[in-house]
Amino acid sequence: MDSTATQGAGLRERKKLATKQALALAAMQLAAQRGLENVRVEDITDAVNVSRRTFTNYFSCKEEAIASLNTARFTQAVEALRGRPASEPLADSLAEVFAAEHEAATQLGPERIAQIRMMMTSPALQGEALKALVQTEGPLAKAIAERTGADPQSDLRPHVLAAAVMAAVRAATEHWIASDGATALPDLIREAVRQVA
Amino acid sequence: MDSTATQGAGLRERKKLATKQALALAAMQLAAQRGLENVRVEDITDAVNVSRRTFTNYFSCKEEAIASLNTARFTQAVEALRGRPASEPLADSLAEVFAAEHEAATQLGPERIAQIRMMMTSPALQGEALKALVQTEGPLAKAIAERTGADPQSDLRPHVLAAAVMAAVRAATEHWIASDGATALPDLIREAVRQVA
DNA sequence: CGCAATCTTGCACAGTAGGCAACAATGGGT
DNA sequence: ACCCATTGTTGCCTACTGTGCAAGATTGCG
Repeated sequence: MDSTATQGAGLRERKKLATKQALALAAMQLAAQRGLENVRVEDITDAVNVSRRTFTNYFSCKEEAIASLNTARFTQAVEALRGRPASEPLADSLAEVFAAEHEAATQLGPERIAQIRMMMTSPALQGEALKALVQTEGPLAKAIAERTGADPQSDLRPHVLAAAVMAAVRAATEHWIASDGATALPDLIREAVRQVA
Repeated sequence: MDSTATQGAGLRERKKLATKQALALAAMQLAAQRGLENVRVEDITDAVNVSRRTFTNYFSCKEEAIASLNTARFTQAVEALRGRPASEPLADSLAEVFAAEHEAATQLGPERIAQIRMMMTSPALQGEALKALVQTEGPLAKAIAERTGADPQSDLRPHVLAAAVMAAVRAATEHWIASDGATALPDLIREAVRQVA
């Protein structure tokens, strides 16, 4: 399909990733334009030209497919944290990393905003979105522990901080949605993260 | 049925509450003993002697029914916060209220612990449990704002603090489950909440 | 007592989750 | 270059779920 594609592992792995991502993306787009309840998984699989059964091999429901996009984005943010200079205060690193992460997201136009709003509003999606958020707490805690030199096994402080940071990001996003963009989202996130870090 | 029952509003309201609670309780018990996936909603309604259709009038799925028990408990904790002396530092109030809340829970024996473990472990329940947690952030933020004298509309600090506290409680509980009860849960919660408050 | 409001129930039906087995694609060893 | 073990994909089938709708039962109030 694309000879210059992501040179991951074997062709097998790349193909899997590709269809998985395609499914997630199609799910999001369809849900954003016609509303989540008007999208059957068959609609999603039709858009990607795979069988309905294949969808269930990757995701247990449409909500999970959509939320998986968030997982990916947050994982990326955690990796960015590792790239930060160790000399920088931890609170600043965290604030900047997550602010930057959402900066890119909101600049991509109003359709992206509609997607975020849908994620926070639709009850069915909310649960899955939260699960996605919580999943990234583990890696984030690990990254934090590496910087502070704590033992992630016995010390619960990295975990608490990680959970609090993710919660702060979510609270800021909710406030931003509720206030309809009165303040820029990255600024809100910086402020919220600094409050807990 | 019970003339000395909870003197809420009318009989109508009390009956509704009763069946709703009975359904939630039955769902939890059945799930705890045979595993969530081996419980059909019909099993739950059979245990309470109502129709399957009535169940869906109250909950959209079994997971939500089970998680509703948490909602109730957390709401109670928030109310307890209002009963705390205003002179006490906010961090202490929060730590004590949530520690006390879980103290009662764990002293009720190992079956209760199994239930908590199930809540955190089962992916299907996790999402609903998180939604329940997030739902109580609103009231908690309001209660916090009343004590600090902030405006919950414009100021996002109460919301961030509320979200962080709930996240801390969850992180502490997860740590407690993972470490298999090495430290007492209330102590862990106090420590975690103090860290963010 | 009787009427209005509302809760419960049964029915119908589209949609979903997941086990199973056949089929196809991949990749490593020779 | 070929073959085989591994692993992804598909179709089929079935139990279960979520929800609209309308009839029946219960409650509350005048």
